[in-house]
Formats: sequence, structure tokens, C-alpha cells
Amino acid sequence: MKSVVPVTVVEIKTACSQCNLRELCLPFGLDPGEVNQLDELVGSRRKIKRQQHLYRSGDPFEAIYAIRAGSFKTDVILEDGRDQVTGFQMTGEVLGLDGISSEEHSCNAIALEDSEVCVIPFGRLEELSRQVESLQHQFHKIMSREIVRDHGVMMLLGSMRAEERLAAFLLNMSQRFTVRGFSPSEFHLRMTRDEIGSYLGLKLETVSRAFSRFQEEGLVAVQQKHIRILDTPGLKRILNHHTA
Amino acid sequence: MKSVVPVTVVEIKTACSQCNLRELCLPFGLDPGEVNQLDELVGSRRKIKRQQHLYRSGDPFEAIYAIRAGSFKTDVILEDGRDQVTGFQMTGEVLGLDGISSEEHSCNAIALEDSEVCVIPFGRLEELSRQVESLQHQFHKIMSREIVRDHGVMMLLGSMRAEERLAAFLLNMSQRFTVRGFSPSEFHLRMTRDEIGSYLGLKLETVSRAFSRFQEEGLVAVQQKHIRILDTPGLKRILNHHTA
DNA sequence: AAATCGTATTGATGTGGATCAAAGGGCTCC
DNA sequence: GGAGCCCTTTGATCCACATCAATACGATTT
Repeated sequence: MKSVVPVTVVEIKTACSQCNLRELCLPFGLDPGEVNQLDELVGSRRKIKRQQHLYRSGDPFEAIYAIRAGSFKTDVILEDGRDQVTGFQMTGEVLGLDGISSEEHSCNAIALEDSEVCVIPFGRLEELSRQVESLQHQFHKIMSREIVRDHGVMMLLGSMRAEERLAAFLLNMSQRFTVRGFSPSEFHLRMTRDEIGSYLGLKLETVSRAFSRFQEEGLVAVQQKHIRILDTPGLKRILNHHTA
Repeated sequence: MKSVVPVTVVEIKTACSQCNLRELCLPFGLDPGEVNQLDELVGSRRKIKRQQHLYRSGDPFEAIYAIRAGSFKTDVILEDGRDQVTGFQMTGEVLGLDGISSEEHSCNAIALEDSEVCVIPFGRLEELSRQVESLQHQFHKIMSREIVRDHGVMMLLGSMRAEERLAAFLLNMSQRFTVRGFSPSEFHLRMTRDEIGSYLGLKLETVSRAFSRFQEEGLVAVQQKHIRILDTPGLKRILNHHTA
């Protein structure tokens, strides 16, 4: 027999005010009353199965998405088939900002595992952020953070060597897991070597070799997608000790 | 003898409502009354001489800047001295968005020629964009456009070969000159080969060689920084005809 | 008009990562 | 719980771009 628990109970359970990601997400810096207003705006949630698209390049832009559970990659594909992973996104991060400029999405967002997002209709977000100063400011910070992040990737792609890129990637992942309350030194990557390679501007074989080298040097223990960082300072040294 | 024309005359002359860049810039989509409100907000203008910084990484973030005249580059510098040019900006484009996220600038903005910017205090911009919906939306579009642009650069750096990168760069410059009412096929680059190389993730010699090759093939006529594009479809073909 | 210095071009050689190739390991899906 | 397939690792070779080096050009200064 089906449960008769009203839907509202579920909705309350998943509201921003109850969400343990709120410190990372759009509600950051809002007072409780404001968070409730935001709750009303977040119309629905959407589950996305592994390998499925949240949106595709060319789709009309209507909403941005906050990741409640799981993780995603975004990529751009050229006519000739070449593609570039432009980012990996984790819980509490916002997807879809690329679509604002032209009213349609300019990249693909694909779930790396079974995931769930909060759908935030963009018109209503703009409306509410005209009334709620702290929401407006937090939204601007999130967009700006994306720009700063992209500049970091440009630096990585434009002037780092393969092992530096992978070290930067691992340290970045570690830091983001830490913020989410997971271990800084032991985690599971949801993306393949090929996807890491695309993101870092390297071929998958090069990524694999760099992992092996790090393992030989005792910097990390690698078992497929399971990563244990053994020597964080050592990884940081690879990044900074560039003998130009 | 000095002129006694009141300062206000100059200020009116340089107001958003009178500016021929308004279709490219923050006032786009605003009605005349709204543009006047924006005028009041743009407190001052600042002249920046060639090679001087508009802001530096680490400077406190207080304002964003719209380029009235001239052009800029932005770059990021690592502790070990390596640097990466993250963009070139032309008239009507906005600088400083990187600073919103952390309240301080995260890159350097340097004038490529004697230039002038409109200073837009950010707190007041947020305030006004809470009242003026079209300004809010245009500002969001400008931030989003920056994100989309950065994704394009990531694609370029991550998966294109040297000549493809340079072709993409030239076509992009051409398109931006065109929008500003200049010739699509003949223009003057304000940046050095070294700066182009940094932006494209190449060494200056490689940039120079790619220019020479394009010239041999009759695609462009290059005379130092003066560029004449002779075969736009040919350049586009280099971009797309990637035989993977 | 000569001197200077930053910028650009071109050539010769070196190398990091790509490409090609093959085999082993672990998921996923019946 | 087994079959198939995707993912990963590792080795051998190749090549695009970096590096090193020398010269030439152009703008600015004197």
C-alpha cells in the first residue's frame, strides 16, 4: 500500500532552510526570513541519472540549478567533434550561469553519478534579488567566483606542465571535499581519466602516467578512482617549484 | 590663457546617454530615463596611461570599470613568476568583475595604450539594479558573457593547435572591431607577440611563425602589429577542418 | 642622424606529451 | 554470477611546439 504522507512533508525536508548545503549555496548570508522567501522560489527538484544531461548547448535558458546531491561535468563541443570539459561541479554549486547571456545554454551539463538539483527559475530569482539585497549580493559573488575559477583554469592550461596540472587538480578536489565535510586526503573521483584529461588539456594516457609517477614518488595512493593523498606539501611543491 | 568652460559641460559630453558605446555597454536595453539614473551613478572617469595598472591583484574591490577609450589586458601571476594573460578588453567592455567574489581583485588590469575608463562604484550599481530591472538584467548578461567567453578560451587552450588558436584569435579580434564600427579586415593590434602568446598558451616565437605561415598562404598580410585579413573563410577553415 | 632598446623574425635543435598499440582489470547489465 | 565492455595501465615511437641563438627591424631618445 502506498504511503499517504503528504507531499509537503517531503518538500519541507528538502527546503533551503533545512539543507545542510546552505552555507555553500545561494542562501549563504541570508537571514531565516529571507531563506524562506528563497524556498518558495525553488519550485521543483529534478533527479538526473548518471550520464544524463541536465541541459544541452542550445537549450532555451529558463533556470539555474543548485546541486543537492551528486556531481556534474560541463563541456563544450565543436562542430568537428572535439570537446573540452570546462568544469566539474559538486554539491552546493550552481549550474547554468552560461545561459544568461544569450537566453540559451552554451554548454552541456552531464551528471557524473545519479544526482539531484534544485530548479531555480531565473526570472523569479532576479525578481527576488531585487527585493533581497543579501540574495542579490550572494548571487553576484557566485557568478564572480565562476569567473575567477575559469581564470585559474586558463593559467593551468596556458602555462603548466602535465604533472603540475594534475597536482593542481587533486589539491582543488581535496579542498572542495574538505569544505563539504569529507576527508581532505581520501576521496573517490567520479570522472574518468579521459574526462580529467579533457579538463586539464591532456590525453588520458598522460593523466594515467602522471598518477603512476605520483604513486611511485609516494605522493598519492591510487586505486582506480579511489585517491589517497599521502603528501599534500609534496603536491604543493610540484605546483610552486617550477624551475623556469 | 586657460579655458573657462565649466567642468559640467565636459561631464555631460561624456555621460552614458551621450556615449556612442552605450549599445555595447551597461546601458544597453535601458530607456532614456533609466540611462540618466545610471549617469548619476558613474561618479568619475579615470585616465590610465599605457603600461599602467587600472588595478592589481589584491587591491580592495570597490568598483567595476567600463572602458571609454583605449584597451587593456588582464593577467594572473603565480608566485614563481609565471604569468598568464586572461583576456584583452576593448571599448564598451567591463573590467573588474573578478573582484566581486572575494572583495578584492584577483588579477591585474593593464592599459595597452593610453586609455580612459568610467568608474562604477559597485555598491551603488547593486543598489540601482535593485530598482531598475533592465539594468539588473544587462549586468547579469555581461557577467554571463564573461563566463561563456572564458569557456571558449578553455576550449582553445585545451584542444586546439597553434595555428587554430591564432586563427581563432584573429577572427575574434576582427569581429570585435567590426561591432565597434571599424574595418573587419584591417586593424592594429595593441599587444605584443609575447602577450598574444601568453593568452594563447604559446611562446612568442610560435606566434610569430604562425603569422608568417598565414602570410605565406595568403590568409593575412602582417606588418608588425598591423594586420590585414585577406581570406576570412580560409581562417575559418583552419578552425573547423581539424582532421582528428 | 646616430645610438639604444624593446620587439619581431627566422633557423637549428631538443623534448614533453601525443599517438599508436597491446594487455589487464573492474564495472555493469543481463 | 558470468559475459561483455569500458576503463586503465604501460611500452614504443613520433611530432608539434619549446628552447636556444642570432639577426633584423622600428620606435624613441639625444
